[in-house]
Amino acid sequence: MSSYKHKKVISIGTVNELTGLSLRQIRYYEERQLIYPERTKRGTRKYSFSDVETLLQIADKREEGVQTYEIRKDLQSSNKGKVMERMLRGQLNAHFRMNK
Amino acid sequence: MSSYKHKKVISIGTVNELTGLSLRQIRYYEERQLIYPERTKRGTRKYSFSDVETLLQIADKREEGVQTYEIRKDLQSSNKGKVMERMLRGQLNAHFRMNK
DNA sequence: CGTGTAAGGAATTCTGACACG
DNA sequence: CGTGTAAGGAATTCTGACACG
Repeated sequence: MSSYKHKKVISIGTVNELTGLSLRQIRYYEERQLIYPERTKRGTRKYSFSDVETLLQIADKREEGVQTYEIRKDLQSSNKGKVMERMLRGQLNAHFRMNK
Repeated sequence: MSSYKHKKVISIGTVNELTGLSLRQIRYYEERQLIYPERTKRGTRKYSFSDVETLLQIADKREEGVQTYEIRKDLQSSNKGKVMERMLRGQLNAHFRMNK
């Protein structure tokens, strides 16, 4: 769950190299609530590989002309999908355990 | 293979927080060839999660008083072990595919 | 709305070296 | 051998703002 993929350890300069997005863009997408980096005590942003993937998706959408507001909704619903899936899986597991 | 675990994206300050080792120690273990961070164009070191794990192992060994030279040998042989295992696995797979 | 840029300050990282032991 | 530290420079990151559109 709190695996390498979700650990916030990458600084914004590296995210820039990984995604090709400008620092300005990366910060702006945070302002628009598309991503949620963590902050070190001193205030520098730290991103996860998961954030990098999301940014790559955002870049694609933006190229298609989709606005950040729409992209946010998409990201949220796809996340909701994952949560639902996880919950269902949990239910199924419980079910089959009972019938064993 | 070139997964999140091995991607070199973590700066030394973050490695310090993750491992508790001082910057001096982290750099020194590189000098002694226990770890191999990459360098950005400008020269700052970048580490992978794998490097962080190795550093944690190094810290344990050092507490036991093991010298860096010994630790390096241990790390190399454990790596050799992994490579051998992988090669064997490949051979086994090939074997069973043939008998199918 | 989304992104570029110049501005000034604060923290980061780098290297080579001296120190202790 | 392994690690601390002070030293000076170079690059990073941050925020708030003006600009364009």
